Amino acid sequence: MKVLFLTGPTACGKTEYAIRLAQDYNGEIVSADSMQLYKYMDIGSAKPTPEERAQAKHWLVDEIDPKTPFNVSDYQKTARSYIADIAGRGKLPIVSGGTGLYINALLYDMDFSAPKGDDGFRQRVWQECGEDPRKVHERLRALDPDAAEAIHPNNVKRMLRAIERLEHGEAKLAAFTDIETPYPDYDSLLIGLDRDRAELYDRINRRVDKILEAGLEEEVRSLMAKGFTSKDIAMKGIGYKEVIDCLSEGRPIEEAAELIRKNTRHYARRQLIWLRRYPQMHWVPLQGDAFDEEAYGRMKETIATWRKNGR
RNA sequence: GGUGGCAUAGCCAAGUGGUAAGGCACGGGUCUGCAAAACCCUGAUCCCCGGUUCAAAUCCGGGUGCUACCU
Repeated sequence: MKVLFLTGPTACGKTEYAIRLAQDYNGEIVSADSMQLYKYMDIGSAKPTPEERAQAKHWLVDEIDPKTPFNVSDYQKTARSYIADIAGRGKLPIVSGGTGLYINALLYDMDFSAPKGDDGFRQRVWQECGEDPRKVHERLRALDPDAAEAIHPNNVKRMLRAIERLEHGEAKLAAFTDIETPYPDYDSLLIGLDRDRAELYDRINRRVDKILEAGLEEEVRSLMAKGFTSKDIAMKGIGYKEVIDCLSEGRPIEEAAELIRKNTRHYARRQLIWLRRYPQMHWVPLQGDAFDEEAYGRMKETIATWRKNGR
């Protein structure tokens, strides 16, 4: 089945173009955004508005309760079933979002059958190692020297996950060549929206202002009232973590604003770096705040060529 | 006009004679179960000129700029 992927860094305009594509190609949108899929996080995650969602059917937006965290594996399973369903109804599935790992999970035949994360287990290992990254690394090396070689000794999170898998039965961590194997059911087209870096950063700044004006602080307070703390996923997104810190430390919200801008810029840069590695990416540079009809026209040409060919 | 202080990377900043810490930003990168996460990599010869010395960002003299206080 044909699956269209639309991606790009945060604040580049994905929502707008995805909706237009859905309208023009009789499509439905499956989000690939690790924050927008949660409920209650509307303003800070820049979810498509109700009006926007009325213009095109969106899946995996506002669906999951932040109390029951969702991971790549869950995402892969859920998104694949939506995609199959959409295609089964004769419509075009349009995956739109900027969470690179989630896109990988759909694009490639990635295997998430390994035992899932067990926080307690990792905590225990971390303590057994005296919370010393070097000891964790040694323990990993004893189990699988190649894995120890591949993971940086400071990256505690990754080392613990590797140890977890190895101590739960895997003799050796796979070399993960599956990201070279496209998921066989899909004939996918990857389109990446891009903008001049300065323009992107300017859009980010403006978006942060807009989000704050729209009531991010209120949203965070209401999440707090629902019992969410900084340990919950709902408070770990950019925008949420900065505001909750300011609130709990009694610092002015302007300080949070500056941090949100910075963290969003960093995020956008990392997204761009991630996306660069797709050799099959069709980059479409966008310009200006208005809908870029010219760029959209080029996008349509790319899609037309893709639709003509097979499957 | 006088007196004192300061002048080190885009920003903050350590270093008081032995050949430039650190932080932030910017840029680059890794990526298989919280990914809006976690982690990694990258930059200067120290305002200018002259002097002392084997050796100066560090001492001396002169300039320039900023700053504080005074008149």
